[in-house]
Amino acid sequence: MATMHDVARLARVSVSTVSYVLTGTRPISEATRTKVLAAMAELDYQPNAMARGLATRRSRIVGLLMPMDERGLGATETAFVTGAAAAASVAGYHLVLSPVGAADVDDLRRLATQRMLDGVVLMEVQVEDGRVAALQEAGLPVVLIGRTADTTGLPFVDIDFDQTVREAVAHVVGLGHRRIVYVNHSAAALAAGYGPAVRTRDAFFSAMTGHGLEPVMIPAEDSAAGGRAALSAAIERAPDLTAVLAMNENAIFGILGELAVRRRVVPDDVSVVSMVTSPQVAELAHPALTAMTSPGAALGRIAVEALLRQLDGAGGETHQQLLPCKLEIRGSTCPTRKQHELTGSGPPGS
Amino acid sequence: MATMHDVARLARVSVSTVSYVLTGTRPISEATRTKVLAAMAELDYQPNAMARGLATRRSRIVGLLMPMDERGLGATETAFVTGAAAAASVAGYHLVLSPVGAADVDDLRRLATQRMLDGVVLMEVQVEDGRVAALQEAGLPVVLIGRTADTTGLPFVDIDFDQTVREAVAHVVGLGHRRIVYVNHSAAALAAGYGPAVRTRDAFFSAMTGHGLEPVMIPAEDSAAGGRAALSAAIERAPDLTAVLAMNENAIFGILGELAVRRRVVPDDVSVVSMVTSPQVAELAHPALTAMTSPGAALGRIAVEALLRQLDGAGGETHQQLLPCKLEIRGSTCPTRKQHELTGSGPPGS
DNA sequence: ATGAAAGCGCTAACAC
DNA sequence: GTGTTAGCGCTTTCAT
Repeated sequence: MATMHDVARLARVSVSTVSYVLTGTRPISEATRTKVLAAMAELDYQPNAMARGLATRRSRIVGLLMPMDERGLGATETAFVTGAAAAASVAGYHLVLSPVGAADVDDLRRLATQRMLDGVVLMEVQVEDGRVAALQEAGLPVVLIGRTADTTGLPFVDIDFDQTVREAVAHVVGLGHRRIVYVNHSAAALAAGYGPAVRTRDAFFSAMTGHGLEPVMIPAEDSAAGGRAALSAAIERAPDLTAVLAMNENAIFGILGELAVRRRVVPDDVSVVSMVTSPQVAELAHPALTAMTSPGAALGRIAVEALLRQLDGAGGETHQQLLPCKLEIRGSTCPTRKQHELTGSGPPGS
Repeated sequence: MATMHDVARLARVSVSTVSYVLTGTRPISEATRTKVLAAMAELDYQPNAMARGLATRRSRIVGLLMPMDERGLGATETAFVTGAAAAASVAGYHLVLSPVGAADVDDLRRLATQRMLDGVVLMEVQVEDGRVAALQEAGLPVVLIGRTADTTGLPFVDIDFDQTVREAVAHVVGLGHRRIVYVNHSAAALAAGYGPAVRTRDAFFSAMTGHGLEPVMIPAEDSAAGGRAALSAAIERAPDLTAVLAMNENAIFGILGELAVRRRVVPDDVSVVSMVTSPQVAELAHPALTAMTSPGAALGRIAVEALLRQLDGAGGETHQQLLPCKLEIRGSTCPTRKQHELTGSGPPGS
């Protein structure tokens, strides 16, 4: 492995000259620059990342911190990861994946003080999240995917859950539905203050109330079985329901299965909207799901870009951004029967 | 940020002594050890990872290299990633995620010579994969998830596709099925020499031939639409098919949808087996899918562990391991009608 | 059992 | 425009 000394010797210049053509932090004559470049090519030289990191106190590594307790990531979280990795790679940064749950604050503190990471993106943020304080104490720049209750001075990117829920509710209300149930994440997630769960809950209550309707929310475990149970509970609480909104990526398939078992046809008997979903997942169901499509990889990308901007000194304002989900109407929603009669349009799917 | 010097001064010992209590590479008297430990605690000392990396020429970072071209990762690949991240974390290593496709050999070469990575795990390996040679030239230890055509001296962990296909075929043949179609990955994946695609193809041909049956394979794009198209093609080639095996995680939902449209009931009319699938995904379908359950996170974990063992000198034999998928019978397969008559058991689902 | 000091490969003053 | 050199914070000989 060639070092900078080797390059300098071969090009008959000093090491600092080599360093400067590399970093471009001071003018170099065209003649020597080419000499040096030639020597580098000749020796297949690549600067040693550790040495550079030690000297500059910048590793060019950023962390992506997320809990990996449960049964792996959903499609949405996976998209965050791939988006973040791609963005880091494009900028010449490395992205390390660190499983750091909200409980492992000590691990995090250790990680932060190792000075291996220039900054971190924190995923699966909870409304009260000790990790944020730990990172700030360590002086490690951070951008959140999600957000805490108090976001003053904290850069974050998040899904606009308020808009998402509002549009989803407006969509089904516009189709004539009145009896609408929202299947949220689990009670445990709600209790832990998991952002998407609590924010959609609040947004659902306010949206429904705004339409003069009664909000009915059912929490569900994140699995097909959880969805089944939730639908049963939903029908118990609102036997006349005609629309279900579901946040829970896996649960929604359980909901569909249970509806089938109960001989309720989607969308004729019950309309279903999947919230914060990737198009691919929406297409897996039959009929394909009307869904609020999540910004997916964009969220991860934007978070990393904001972090890198912060690292590169800019010192501009703290990046705070809410990304909307986009309503994509597919086959799982349709007007209520009553609505049909009013508008005179024929019943769907027949 | 406290350095080793600070600790040494506070403990009234030399820096080397501090270093030795840290690394344990030479005996230290109990008295000084406690003094040093106390000083470390007092100062909240954490060794600087870059400095240590430069001095030892070991970064304690391993890379997870995977292409991220297409529309993100499937559930199976995601499990590899989380398994790898967890294993690395447990061993005190960091895991960097690098999007390096089979095409980006130059990027890879650059990455490898930066000396930032102690070793790498290579995912989505193709039968002929230039990345392997590039890594070996760079002298970077590597473990494959998947394998190339020639694996001599190459450590790898892979799914035992032969066993997987054989068991799946045996399962449906045992249920009386004779007309069996295999829906593989896309024609492009096959042409590119994507391991899972070519190996299952070969295994399917040999398994079917072994049973005296005609192998019918249909490639499919990795999407619900791809699955629909594949099933249509399948029915055209084998109108009398009674069983479908599908490799393609997303396509399988398209297959189910198309079967529903054609009024072919699963499993009564057509049995369906999902190959190399996670239990969660299998549970999403209705009825839940009989599946060959993939080793998932275990694969990622084992790959990282093998890599770390290789780094820690051991110099033992090269780790080569094939992990089986496990047949989990759910609701999407059942005996053929003819088989029913023979065994006298009642028709299912009625 | 402990200390002193020479690197590890690079960057960035500080000279000229 | 270029060279010299002192670190960056650690590990690891070589002494004692």
